[in-house]
Amino acid sequence: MIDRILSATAQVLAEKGYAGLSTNRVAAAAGVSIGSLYRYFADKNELIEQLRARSSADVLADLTGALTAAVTMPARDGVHHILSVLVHAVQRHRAVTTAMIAEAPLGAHGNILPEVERQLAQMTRLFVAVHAPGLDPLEADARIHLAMGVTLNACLRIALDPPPGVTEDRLISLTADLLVLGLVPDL
Amino acid sequence: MIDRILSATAQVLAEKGYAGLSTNRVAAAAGVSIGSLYRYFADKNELIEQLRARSSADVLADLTGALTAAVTMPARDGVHHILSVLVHAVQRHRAVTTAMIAEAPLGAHGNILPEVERQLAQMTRLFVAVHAPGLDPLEADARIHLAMGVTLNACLRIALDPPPGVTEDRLISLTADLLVLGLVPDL
Amino acid sequence: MIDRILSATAQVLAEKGYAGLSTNRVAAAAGVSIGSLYRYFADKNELIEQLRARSSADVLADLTGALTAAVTMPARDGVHHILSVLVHAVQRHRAVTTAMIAEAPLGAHGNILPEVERQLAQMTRLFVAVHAPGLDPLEADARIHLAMGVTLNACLRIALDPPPGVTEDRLISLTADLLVLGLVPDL
Amino acid sequence: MIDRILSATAQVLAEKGYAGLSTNRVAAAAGVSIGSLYRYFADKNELIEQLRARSSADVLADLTGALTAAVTMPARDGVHHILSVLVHAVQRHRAVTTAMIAEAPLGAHGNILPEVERQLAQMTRLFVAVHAPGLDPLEADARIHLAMGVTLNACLRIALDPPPGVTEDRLISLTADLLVLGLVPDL
DNA sequence: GATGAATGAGGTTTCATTCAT
DNA sequence: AATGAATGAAACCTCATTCAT
Repeated sequence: MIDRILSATAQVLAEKGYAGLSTNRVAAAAGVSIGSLYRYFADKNELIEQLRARSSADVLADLTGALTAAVTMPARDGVHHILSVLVHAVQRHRAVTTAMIAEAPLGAHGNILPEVERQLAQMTRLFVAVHAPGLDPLEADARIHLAMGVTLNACLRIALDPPPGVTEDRLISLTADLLVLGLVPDL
Repeated sequence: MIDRILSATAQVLAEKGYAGLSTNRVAAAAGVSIGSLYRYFADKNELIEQLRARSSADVLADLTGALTAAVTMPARDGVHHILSVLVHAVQRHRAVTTAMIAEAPLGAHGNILPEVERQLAQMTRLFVAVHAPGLDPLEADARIHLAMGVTLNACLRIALDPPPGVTEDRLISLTADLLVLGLVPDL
Repeated sequence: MIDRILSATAQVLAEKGYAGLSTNRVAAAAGVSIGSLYRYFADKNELIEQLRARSSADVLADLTGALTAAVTMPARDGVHHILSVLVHAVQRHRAVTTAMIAEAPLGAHGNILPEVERQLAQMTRLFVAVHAPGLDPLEADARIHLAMGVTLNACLRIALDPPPGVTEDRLISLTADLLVLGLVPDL
Repeated sequence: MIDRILSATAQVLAEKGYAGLSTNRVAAAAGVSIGSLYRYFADKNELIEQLRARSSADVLADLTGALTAAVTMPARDGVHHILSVLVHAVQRHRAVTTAMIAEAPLGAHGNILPEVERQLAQMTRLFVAVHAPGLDPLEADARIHLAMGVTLNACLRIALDPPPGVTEDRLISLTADLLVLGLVPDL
């Protein structure tokens, strides 16, 4: 039932946008009474939050796999792989991601994929520690913060609003180059 | 009158957030009747859209100045200058920008600063043409699209959600390095 | 408009009881849109509170007159007069009083007629000071507190739930006797 | 089971107040399914009514004892004893009584303690017949009706909302004096 | 008997928008 | 042009009650 309602939420989000997302509409779309919806979700916020969490968890699962695989690759290839996986994960959740990023009042729900950013940042810190051990920690943090922004933003752009005439892979490659250069300039 | 209403809109946005932005509240804050508000703005959407446009235009004015000045500088310095100006412009409009980015359903109003991105992209195309004349046009467009994402996202992050422990200037420098490297790798 | 809504509230209260008092019902009974109701009353509570206040003020007006008149009468006659006026005032507001006393969650709105009790208590304190100057103040307060209960309770019983076979006037007389005896035992 | 549910009702009433009293909450507090609650009580009203009846019966038991004891006492002492017992009984049921008097729509459930009033009235009639045999029956009824109001009201006031600075016993004494005077003026 | 998931009418409240003045 | 009282659709949410298991 919870799943049915969450899926209905995603569907309403896709069809009517965030502004058109009402609990009644969701209940109707789920073929469930409004009372039942409130049996499983304390309020509208929790509904949205859980949808976000579900998408986040799903993307996170992919990311974890990609990170594991990336460890054994040359740096640039690893970054490319991770980006590629992220782009596809975002595309798979296009409906939710679009609505949540492009339409939801972000302030209300924090960043869309905070867990993803956190995990990615952690892994990146490790990567930097290994490949550029001499880097000042503060400096490293600054670069990582920057890199996180670049990564997530690029993935979203590539997945949801790609420029015409270029392959997705080329865009990912460019981004990977940029990240490796930016993170470990002396490589 | 239009200006008074738009300023009131910005003020309400700053004080009550996007969720607290109601046409009646705006009219009251502007010292204008709600009827008058609807004489000048077809509906709430238009009100928001025009506020966005006004902020965008304001930032654009700064940007144009920065671009003009940047032309005569060494590439990296020019990029740094532009970023710096953008960061401060965003900070100056913090209230509106925050509310619009962090709270407004962006989908309803397109990107926050589309004119800024367009102008920046145009200028960047010129820059690339000069400094890397051999670059394939499609390839150039891909890089520029990527760079636009990096630039705007970085400026917003630096202006609105900076990481602790690093100076703003260091962040801008890092971003400038990244952009120059990414755009004209052979420099 | 405020008056129309308050009167409609009283009417709904009389017809449907406190439990049946909904803002929508009140608006409909007043021939007013629900939006208008909320223009004049912040919420349901304020609506009820203002109705109570209005009835209270009305009763209070009568009471003030009765107190003034009572001053020049012999004690027992004065008390009788006051009781009589109160009984009739309550009867005049039967609908509201009944609903508010018998049905409203009193806790939500304090005592029904706090202003009436306060004014009556004040006057009584004066009366006691004059007629029984030797009485210990604490003792006097206890008697007054008791007398207030007796007075209001008796008035409500006489007005709203009189026993059969006895005239209202007889009941009032009995109550007056009781009060005088109880308040100033040495008279 | 019935008892468990009624006790849970009292507990919820004490903790959440009348407005917070929902059948689901009661069932949960009783550790019973909502379905079971509805097997034993036709609807919410019956639940409340039976709780009232239970409290009433409990107070009644005390009252009966007090009346028996009072028979052998001098009039004033007997009245004092009865009042004292009532005050303490009300205090013992403070939670329920408060919620029912101060919050419940009384109209929905009649007077809080009708059985108590009835028994007390009966006993009082007897008392009056003995101590003032010459009194006209109608006149007697009027006095008794009045006395019932005074008695119950005073007990509630003393038990639940006593004035500061006076002992409970003093208040009871005053009330007893008043009642004896009022009922049998020629004593 | 017991369960508790499911129902849905109905409650309070907000707010974009209109229109008579 | 300006006003602002009035509107009413629609949002979120509660809770008494039912009924298949």
